[in-house]
Amino acid sequence: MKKAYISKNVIRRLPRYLRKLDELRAAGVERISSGELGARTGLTPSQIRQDFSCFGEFGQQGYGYNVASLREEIAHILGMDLQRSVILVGTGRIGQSLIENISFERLGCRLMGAFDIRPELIGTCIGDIAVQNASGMRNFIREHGIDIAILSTNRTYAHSIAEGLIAAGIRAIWNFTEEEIDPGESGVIVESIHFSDSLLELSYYLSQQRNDR
Amino acid sequence: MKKAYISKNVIRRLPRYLRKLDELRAAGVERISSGELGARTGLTPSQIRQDFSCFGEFGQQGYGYNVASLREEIAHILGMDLQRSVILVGTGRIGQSLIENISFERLGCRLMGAFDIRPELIGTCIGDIAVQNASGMRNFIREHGIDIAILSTNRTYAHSIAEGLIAAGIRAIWNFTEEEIDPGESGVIVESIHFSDSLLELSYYLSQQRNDR
DNA sequence: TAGATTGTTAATCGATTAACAATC
DNA sequence: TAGATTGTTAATCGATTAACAATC
Repeated sequence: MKKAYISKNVIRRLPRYLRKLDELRAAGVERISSGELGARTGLTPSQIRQDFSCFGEFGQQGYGYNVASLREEIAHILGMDLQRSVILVGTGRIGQSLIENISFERLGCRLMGAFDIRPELIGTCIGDIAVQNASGMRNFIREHGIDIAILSTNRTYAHSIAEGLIAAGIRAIWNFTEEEIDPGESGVIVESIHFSDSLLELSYYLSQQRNDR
Repeated sequence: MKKAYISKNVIRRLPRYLRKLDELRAAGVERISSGELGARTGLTPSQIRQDFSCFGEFGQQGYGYNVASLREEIAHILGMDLQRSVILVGTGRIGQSLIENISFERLGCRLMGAFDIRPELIGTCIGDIAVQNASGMRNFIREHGIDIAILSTNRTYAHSIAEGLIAAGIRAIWNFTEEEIDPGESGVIVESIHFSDSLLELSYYLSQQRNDR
């Protein structure tokens, strides 16, 4: 029975299921039970079945789940078949490394443009796209109906540029700056990766380790 | 009253409190109540007081919390005063951008070395440290008592290198590869940043947006 | 002193786990 | 058919919120 609201915890687990299923598929495994998937992910079979049942009935009693079709169901739930258009805003080393390392196509995204304010970077290429002057960003977003902006500028500009993106009608911001981006009433989705938060968490657990000084 | 076990949710909020407190301090604010901090973070005052009370009594009735001293308490809880030693393993663009963008000193870490297997990178400089041949990594970790390895290699090598790090006695791995690193029985702490998981979460919420196709 | 705000206990809410009938 | 495993309901556990006495 499909649910209306799905909790953040469930959504956070979906990409992990997807990765595991990709692995299984690559290894030639055709079917998997919640029990085995649980053993491989460290989750309980109950939780896995609960998670899936939020979205529909993907399994078969006595059999389990078909790896390939479950994989497709999850990919669909995550919107991977919707061909999102993406721009890169801020083409410093973080931005470049993201473009280089993430296979956007595989995730259902297409990189459409890259923007910067530094004259020396404008015109240079990142992957197979040329960096444009940020002054043209607003029009570009409107004309191409850009869905997602990767925000990887210097943190000094983060807020003003985010405002500009929202005003231009962007639908989501993938934020790599240390600043907190507030979408206000716009309904824009903000997903942040705060490197230092992650390192500090690690630091905490390190100080809890038995053999710590 | 201090608690023995602190939940992951609480720990995840601490760096956010820290950032907010740094902002307040920079803005010259001396004291803050849980109510106001709640308004600024989007959390409830209750939750904030509960979180802090896991670690001790940092406030004063009728007054609230002193910004500077609360900031120091949280920094201490997070182990930011312990001067962790860090190495970079894999010096491609991600690795480089991390070194360039994260102020390790401010987070209580010191970058001690960088390693790669690609001959053309060995000897080049990242920030102010020279890239060394990965063959010397094990000894380096032992000699310098390295705490944390930033794993930013090609995903192909992720597992074998992680094994090497663990065998060499590393205490924590900050994982930027798409692979899941399993510490086994070693007690090594693994904190992963999976870029694509984050983008897929964003993609899900995008597909739930009212005005989505 | 009076007002404000904490730390903590109790109540509520939500998420995870267990159990089991349904069924492949 | 018998065994396996689902989807779902109920039970448990944990986290968040509310309430309030203590006290600055």
